[in-house]
Amino acid sequence: MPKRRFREIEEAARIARALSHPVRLRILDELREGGAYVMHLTTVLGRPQANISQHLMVLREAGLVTAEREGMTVIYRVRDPRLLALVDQLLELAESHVVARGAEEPLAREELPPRGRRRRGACRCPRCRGEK
Amino acid sequence: MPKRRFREIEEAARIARALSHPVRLRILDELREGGAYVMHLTTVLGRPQANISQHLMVLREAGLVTAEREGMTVIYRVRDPRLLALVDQLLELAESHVVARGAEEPLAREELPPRGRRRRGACRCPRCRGEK
DNA sequence: ACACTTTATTCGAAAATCGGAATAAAGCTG
DNA sequence: CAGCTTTATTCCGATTTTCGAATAAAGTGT
Repeated sequence: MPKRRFREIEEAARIARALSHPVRLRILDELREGGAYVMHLTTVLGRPQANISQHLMVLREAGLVTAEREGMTVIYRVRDPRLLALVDQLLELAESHVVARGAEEPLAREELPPRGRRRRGACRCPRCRGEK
Repeated sequence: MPKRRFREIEEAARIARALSHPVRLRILDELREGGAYVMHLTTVLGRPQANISQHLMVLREAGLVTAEREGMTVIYRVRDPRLLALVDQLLELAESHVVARGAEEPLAREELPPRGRRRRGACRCPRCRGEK
């Protein structure tokens, strides 16, 4: 191991911290192709807008995403595609952890997929209206 | 995007949280080849033993490392080699972040490499004495 | 200007994390 | 057994995270 420099390690820890919340991972997952509007994220993830904005701030401050104003709306994008590869590896590792210990506890209520037939993507952001 | 399952995402977040501290990343880095004894970690990382043990507990509870008793000593190993690949990607991403914004603040005192000529690995763990 | 939409920020409380200090626990040696 | 070495755990205070609620800010349309 080539003796990593300290600053890199601290930065790596900051990145990992930004990734250490389920909502933020889901946000990054939604940003995969072409980014997403804030409104879209609140709809798809089913969480209050303020909360989504807070999590987006964390991702922004970690330098992982960019925010671009488009009139009234704001579109967020992943800054470096390598981040998505990283998230993929993280999810793969997580998958083997999960299957390794089988289906144990019954999944927190809060994180269950939203009820009802609210189709994924049924929000009013420009993307979902087919405007862009 | 193949609609990740929630449990995986929560597990991924837990893993990321375990990775979100510089000392823990350095520990994993030290475990790369053949694992390491706790004593070795405290020597190389220059931190109090209790603190190292606490961080090791976090890594254990996240399922990232194993602890194996060998008489008086305990050797820690990375459970899944894919974790090291993940850490590598994390460090690479961190490196571009660091070089991107140049050398700014002068690196916290606490994280500076240890003073003096205490050679890396000059501890009394079985490995460093050439016993194993 | 006013109303409306979309997003960001601030505030406060509950919870989690972190680290030092002290202590416990487990194994070895004599 | 007493003493030593190595590692784990507990306690506690300080800091940080997280989230809801409320509010601010920025842009659009009338």
